[in-house]
Amino acid sequence: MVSPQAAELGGDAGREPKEPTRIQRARREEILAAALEVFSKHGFRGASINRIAEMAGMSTPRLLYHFKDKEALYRSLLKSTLLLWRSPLQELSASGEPVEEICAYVRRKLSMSQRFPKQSRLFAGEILMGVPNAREEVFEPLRDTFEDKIALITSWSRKGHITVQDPHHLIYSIWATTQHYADFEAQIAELSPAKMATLYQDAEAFLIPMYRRMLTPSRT
Amino acid sequence: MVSPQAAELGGDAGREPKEPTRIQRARREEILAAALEVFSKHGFRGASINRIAEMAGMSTPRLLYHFKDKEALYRSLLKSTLLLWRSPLQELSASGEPVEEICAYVRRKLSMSQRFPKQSRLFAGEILMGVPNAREEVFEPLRDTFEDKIALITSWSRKGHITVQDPHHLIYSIWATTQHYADFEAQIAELSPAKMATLYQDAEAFLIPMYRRMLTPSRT
DNA sequence: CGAATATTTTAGCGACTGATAAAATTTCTT
DNA sequence: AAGAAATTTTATCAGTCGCTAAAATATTCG
Repeated sequence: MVSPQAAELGGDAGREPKEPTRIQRARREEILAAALEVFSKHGFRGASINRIAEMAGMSTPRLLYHFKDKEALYRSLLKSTLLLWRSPLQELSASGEPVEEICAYVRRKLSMSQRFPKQSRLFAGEILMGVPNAREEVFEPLRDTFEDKIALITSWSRKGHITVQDPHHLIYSIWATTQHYADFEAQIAELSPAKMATLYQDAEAFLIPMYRRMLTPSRT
Repeated sequence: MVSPQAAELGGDAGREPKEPTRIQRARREEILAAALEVFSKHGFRGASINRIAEMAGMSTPRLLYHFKDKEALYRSLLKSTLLLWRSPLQELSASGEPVEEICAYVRRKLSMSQRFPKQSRLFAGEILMGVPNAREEVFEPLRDTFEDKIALITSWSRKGHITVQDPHHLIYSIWATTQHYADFEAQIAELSPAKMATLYQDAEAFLIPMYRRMLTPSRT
């Protein structure tokens, strides 16, 4: 038999998930790498599993043996990307100095855009299209962390350690300004090609003082 | 004959463009409205002209009579969207008070996200995918305005009217923070649904003081 | 009106899409 | 080595894709 096993591999609703074989792990990694390439460039609907399979150096049925269908592959990729994407926020700690903690978070987030631009675009594309795939599954892991850190920033604000108009919009602005460099890279390259060499360096030199000045309570 | 005329309609490289008929104007508007809907939701590759035709209430060949092919339709939509998108920046005037001029620009840009979220997403999607369609055609109208305003901000900075680390990154940060509310609306709705009612109001209350504080020269 | 032109409908094309069945092969286990 | 299980290949499917030719209809204009 072939179909039942394939079903086990792709989905996660299977009765007995069965630990993956050495070959399965290797093939799935190859496929996911190719899938990141293609999905991040064309979006879910614009990408084809044929192309992904070709990029991974295998036939389409072979790909579909390891992932039950296109959506399962996409979801798997999206899920792991979200965990990567969440990690810088998770490190935001209550123990440090508030202004510097947030500045350090901005640096980590900016570094993620620089190191993982494709993952940034994959995620941005999914949100841009209105999250048609696995709405809950995608945001459920992020929601708790998000609310947790909102509460942390609120408590800092209440104690007067930082000046913040609205923690939600603070985080959104950090996401926006940092991810912009990965998501809109094509535009930046088109409008200011000369600045590409030191882009992330300059971005940090711009953003950190901006947030430091904004967050530091004025000593009156 | 049908094909030659159709070719004239869709493209703009035709020898004699011929002014559009009353019917042509009406149909093209209907088609463009439907195209905005579908392209902004699925991107160029993910959208199908069949769906656009269906949404516009017409058959696919009828649509293709008014636009020579899928790409011509997309380009036409993208082109008009860019003009709309450029307008708030064009209004940035050398005659006003620098800090307030930039704050007014932020308000205009934010208002664009609120009033034209689909156009924002259409444009964001194109850039996200690396601008595979009509790279020059899309950015050519924007480049001049962009460089013009960069020069204006630089001159303000030189005169000491505003504090700005880097005009390029200032504009990018404005684009990022304002467009974020349209482009990532699905994420915001998922993470802080309670804040949706007053989203753009709160965004303005957050962003304007942020840029005002950042740009206002410290009086030492 | 009637001729010329513009528009729409009908029918259908080859290419590609995601996916499956089943045979052939490789790998693992004993 | 032999049998069982996992993996891969081959062949193929129905559905949708963008697009076109040509006939039929509607509109414009002398």
